[in-house]
Amino acid sequence: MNVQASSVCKALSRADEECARAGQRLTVKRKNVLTELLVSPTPLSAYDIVAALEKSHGQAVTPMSVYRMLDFLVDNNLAHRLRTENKYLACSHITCSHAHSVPQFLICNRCQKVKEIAIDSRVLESLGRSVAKAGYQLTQSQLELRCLCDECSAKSHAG
Amino acid sequence: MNVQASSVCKALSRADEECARAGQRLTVKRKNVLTELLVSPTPLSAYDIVAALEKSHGQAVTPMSVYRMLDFLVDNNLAHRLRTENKYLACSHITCSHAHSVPQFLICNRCQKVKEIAIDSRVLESLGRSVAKAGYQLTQSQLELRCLCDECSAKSHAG
DNA sequence: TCAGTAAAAGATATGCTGTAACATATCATT
DNA sequence: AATGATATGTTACAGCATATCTTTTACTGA
Repeated sequence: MNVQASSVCKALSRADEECARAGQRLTVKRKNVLTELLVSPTPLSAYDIVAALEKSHGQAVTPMSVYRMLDFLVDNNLAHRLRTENKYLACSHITCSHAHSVPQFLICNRCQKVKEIAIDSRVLESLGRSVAKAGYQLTQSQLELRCLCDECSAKSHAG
Repeated sequence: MNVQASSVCKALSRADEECARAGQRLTVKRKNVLTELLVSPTPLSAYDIVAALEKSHGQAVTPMSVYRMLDFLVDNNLAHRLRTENKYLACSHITCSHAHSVPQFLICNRCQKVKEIAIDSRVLESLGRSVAKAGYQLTQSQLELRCLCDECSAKSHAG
């Protein structure tokens, strides 16, 4: 078993525990969807997942079902939805014990890789103050930021 | 002519000038699309615009055409696309002379009204530094922030 | 003026994203 | 086994977006 497979296993068993604690059922199908997200290097659309499940399990799952399973995963903090991309990705912190704060996402424009981070709360507070100056109240701060990732940045300097 | 109509006219003639300067053609149809965006209190989807043009001009325009016109308007800084909403809105600064900086959008969760602002550059810089700490380079900072607007906030305190 | 050309718009088709509504299956408890 | 709750299957459809090909428009230069 390689490193990735091991970390996927760990994430899955952790997800099991979390669901059990919350009185939620991480069924086999839901787990399969989560697995696809965990093994994918980039976020997946619902239809990507339909195709991936077909390929890896020979299961013919409808988009409708996938959307429901994704809703479950998102509701239980096991996955996130990127609204600007119409894609989904596994939560990076399934295996962490600390409480989940609002995630922010750095999306590489070139390779589509996404990094989930927690931005310094002071930065978010000053963002909130900027918004307040405009007369609005910030109610949610899941940012999706377009970036160039470290690897792509290195490549473009080399090229 | 009421205040709104006057400001729409002003925006349209300004848009004309800008396009002329850039060697671009602001055709009647494109102007009609821009007008719909200018008069709408909230952002519109492409299909909303199809319906609006049908209603106000009796024109049967296909979604395909509307998307092309929207692309033109966005490319020429006359309109913006909200990626989280799949909607479009007129640029707030058509009538301003200053250079366009990257816009940020405050989207009211309750009434869907959107305010376009330019966030304090120091806040954006610190955001950029947070991103850099994660090894990424921020390449674009069009934020779409979920908020409660001033009016809705007042209402919810009253209610 | 008029042909040539490029940009714009029309027309048709198709694919992707997401939800509604209702039927069936599975599981836990009694 | 009967019940109720949750999960999944099925079908249909609404909304968002792009591909491709054709026709029209409007600018250019002889």
